[in-house]
Amino acid sequence: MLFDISNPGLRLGLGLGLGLQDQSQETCMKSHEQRQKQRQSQKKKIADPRNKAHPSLRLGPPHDDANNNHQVTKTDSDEYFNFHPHASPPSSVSSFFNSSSFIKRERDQLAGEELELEVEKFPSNLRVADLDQYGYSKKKLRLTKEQSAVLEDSFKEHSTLTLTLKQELAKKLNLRARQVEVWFQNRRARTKLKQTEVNCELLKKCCESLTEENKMLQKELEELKSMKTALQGPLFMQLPVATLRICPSCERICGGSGATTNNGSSPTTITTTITTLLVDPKPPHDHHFYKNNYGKSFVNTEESK
DNA sequence: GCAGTCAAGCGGGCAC
DNA sequence: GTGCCCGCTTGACTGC
Repeated sequence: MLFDISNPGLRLGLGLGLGLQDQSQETCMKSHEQRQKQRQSQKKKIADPRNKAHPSLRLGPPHDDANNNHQVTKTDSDEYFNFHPHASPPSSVSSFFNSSSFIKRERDQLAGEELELEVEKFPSNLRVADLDQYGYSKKKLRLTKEQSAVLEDSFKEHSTLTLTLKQELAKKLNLRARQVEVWFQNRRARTKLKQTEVNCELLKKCCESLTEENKMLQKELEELKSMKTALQGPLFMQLPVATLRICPSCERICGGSGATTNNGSSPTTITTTITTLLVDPKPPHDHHFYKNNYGKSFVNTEESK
């Protein structure tokens, strides 16, 4: 039985000796559920001490879809890396063992990319740390700058992969199709995360702006309230009459000299205007009314429409 | 030592 | 049923 370990540089397949023939073909036909069941049964098998009896290991090179078909023994690894200077050490070996995910995803098998690693050479409880003694590095894959650049360029053109493009990139970069696929998935996730952060910043700024505006409006409200109080109290009587006038458009009292109405008739009496102001305390529709007193605290409602 | 980055695994959902 | 994508997570690696 063959298991593929995701590894661009060194392909490991685990032969678990489950008595199944041509698993890669067979697995193609299995559903997720079936595959999961298979995984679990395979895990059980691995954990079974009886399977420790004949550990064996065989390493294969990265046989990307087009040209990596031969298998090498683990002693070939150095030669392999010499031959493939960009090849990375078995990146997924650690995850593979540490997470107990002894079963390579069938997806890779579907792509016909499985590598063979006959697990019989390993004890069933093998851990990453133990791999060194078998001559395996537990280093993680890092794509080279060249590989990343090509993938980035491709991503800029299309953020999603077509089958053809995936295979082309895999061949070009000496990676497996699955690795190209994963890179695009992670790249999309990073893009989305960045966008989320940008949106978050925008919302923060918006929130701050609204808070500030709210403060200003609260302040203006307080000022209006205090002004209203002043007009009701004795202080009002001390205001110079000349500073009060009627707004021409709304016929309400305002500060400033002169007193006219919007229709040119005689000025409204202060008492009636005050009554109007108190009964209908809504702010004047045209804020030029208070502009001189409060500056830009008031927005001209005519302009803001 | 620790936080950040990134390749990769896993499970679930969806479209065909 | 299959393949693809996404969200979440893990673990190796890196820079401080």
